[in-house]
Amino acid sequence: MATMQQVADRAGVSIATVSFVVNGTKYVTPATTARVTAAMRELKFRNNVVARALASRRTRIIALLFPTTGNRFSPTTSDFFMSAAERASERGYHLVLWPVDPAGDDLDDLVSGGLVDGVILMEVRMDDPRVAKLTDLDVPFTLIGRTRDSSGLPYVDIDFETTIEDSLDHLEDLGHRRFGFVLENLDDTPMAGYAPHLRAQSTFERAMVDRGLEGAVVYAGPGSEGGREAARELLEVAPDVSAVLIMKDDSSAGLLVGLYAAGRRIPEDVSVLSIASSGAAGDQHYPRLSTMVAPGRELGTRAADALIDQLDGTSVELPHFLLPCVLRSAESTAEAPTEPHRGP
Amino acid sequence: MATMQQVADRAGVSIATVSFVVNGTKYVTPATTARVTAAMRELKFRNNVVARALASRRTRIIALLFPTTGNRFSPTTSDFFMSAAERASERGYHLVLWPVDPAGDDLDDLVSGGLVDGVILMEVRMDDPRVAKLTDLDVPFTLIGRTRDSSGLPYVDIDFETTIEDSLDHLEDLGHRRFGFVLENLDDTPMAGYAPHLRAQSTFERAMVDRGLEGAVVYAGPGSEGGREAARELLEVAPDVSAVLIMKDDSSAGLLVGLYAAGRRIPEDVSVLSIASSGAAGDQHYPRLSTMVAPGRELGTRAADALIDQLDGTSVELPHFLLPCVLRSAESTAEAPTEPHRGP
DNA sequence: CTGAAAGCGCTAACAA
DNA sequence: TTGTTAGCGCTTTCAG
Repeated sequence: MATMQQVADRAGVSIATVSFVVNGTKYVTPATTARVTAAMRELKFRNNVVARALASRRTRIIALLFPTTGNRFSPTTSDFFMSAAERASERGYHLVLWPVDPAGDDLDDLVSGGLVDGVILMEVRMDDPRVAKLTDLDVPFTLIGRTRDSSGLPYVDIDFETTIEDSLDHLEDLGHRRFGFVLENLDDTPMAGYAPHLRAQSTFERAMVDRGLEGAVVYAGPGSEGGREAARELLEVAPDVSAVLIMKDDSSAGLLVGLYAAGRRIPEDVSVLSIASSGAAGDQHYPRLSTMVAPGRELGTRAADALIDQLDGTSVELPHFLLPCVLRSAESTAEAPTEPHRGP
Repeated sequence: MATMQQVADRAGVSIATVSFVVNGTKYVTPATTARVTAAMRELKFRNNVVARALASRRTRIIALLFPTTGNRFSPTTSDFFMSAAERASERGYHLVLWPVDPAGDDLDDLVSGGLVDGVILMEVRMDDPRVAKLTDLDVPFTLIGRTRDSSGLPYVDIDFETTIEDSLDHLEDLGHRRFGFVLENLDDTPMAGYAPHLRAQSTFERAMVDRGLEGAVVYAGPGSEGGREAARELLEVAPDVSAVLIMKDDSSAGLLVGLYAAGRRIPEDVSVLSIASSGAAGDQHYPRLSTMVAPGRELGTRAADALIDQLDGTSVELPHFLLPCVLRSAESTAEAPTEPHRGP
């Protein structure tokens, strides 16, 4: 791997000149530029990222922080990552996904010495210790999500409040009055205080009161089994429930089955709506599960932009961007079967 | 952020001594060690990763390369990532997920200057241009997957050959003789030559001949719709098919529906087995879809170990590790409903 | 056991 | 327009 000095020698110029043409930092005559580029070609020169980082204090690398909680990636998480990476790349940055423990203890290694120019936080909790860390580490960051009070922080997030209200509007229009809400209980886990759940739940509860409706919240355990159990519980506390929101993809299949096992037909007796999920996840059910689809790609792009604006000094205003999920309702298709499929 | 020199001054020692205690590179008197550590504490010293990388040519960072093809993460991919990251962390490394285009053009930036000590490749194609790149970039790497001839390369992979044979054994035991195989056609995409599909398909085809069975292969388009269409096609070319393997998670729901729509009951008339998928994915169907579960976590761990062994010089032998998927068959539960659930 | 000093490869004043 | 040069913060011989 050739060094810049070697290129300089080969081209008969100084190392500074090479640096200028490599980075476009200063004007260089077309003639010398050509000689330099030729030399770079011949020597297969590759700019040493580490050396550059040390000298310039910039790496043009940003990190998307992913909590190492053993959870798999949701489709929405994938969307954040892929779209943010794409946008970063368009703007001349590299985006990497960096696993950090939820407490943010390994944040120091990552950030110290400017290995990355900035970070995007996701899976944000109401009182997220990582934002404090990041703040006193003095590294630029942006949230996908919001802490309890994010007014002073740059963020983009799903508008859970609107999403829930929209969901209820939709279901009320369909004539529903008794609601259930199924989600995960993260207390006693490292992800306790996970903001989306808390916001959605409190919006749901407030809305029930405001609208004079009846609402029951139940927590589901892991997987399909958890969903099934949740159905059982829900029907126990609210036997006449006619619409249920579920914010837990891995349990939605179980929920449907549980409701069905209890004699409820869907959607004739009970409507089910999956919150902040993805179209693909809804498609995994048959008939398709109605879904409030999370705007993952849009948010990922926005987050990358927000961070890079901050890094490049493009924009000074604090980005506060909220986007609700949009309804993708199950359409009843003509060829709908009347019995369930079974595994072999 | 305090520098090493500042710590040295504060502790009344030389910068070299500080370096020695920080890295444990050389023996230092307990007394001075104490003074140095104290100084580090007081000054909140954080070793500058970039500077260290430049001086030592090591970052203790490894990258898992993820192709930027717009695909979402499969559960198996998540498993690779999470388990490899975990293992890396245990061994004192950081593992980051790095998006690179399938051609491997942006590999240079990543690797030049030793930003990462080594890389793990995934989603490997039969003739993967990235391994050539990596080879002449002279960076240590390990594959999760195999190229056409991987005999000289370190790899860990799913044993697709055994997986398919095992699947067929299982289904033959159940009395099946006429098979279908549904997968994706990646020709004309950047992922053309994707090894898992090719290996699975050719094993399937060879096995059909060897075993004197009838087998039909059909390609499915994207999503549920693709699965449904595939069912249609399959029943057209092989109306008497009684067992179908599918290696395409996002279409399995559609496949089931398509079979059902054509009057086939599952599993009474047709058995369906999902290949190299995850238990969680199988659970999304009701009743649960039988699945050959990919050993994602095991492979991720192994891949990290293989690479780090190489980096640390712990082991010299070329790792060639193959693990088949294991059957997780759908169990018929008592409370199985007799009609399908529907979305609202 | 500790210190001095020469880099690692590049950037960015400052000169010329 | 191009060259000189002093760092960036740390590692690592080599002396002592």
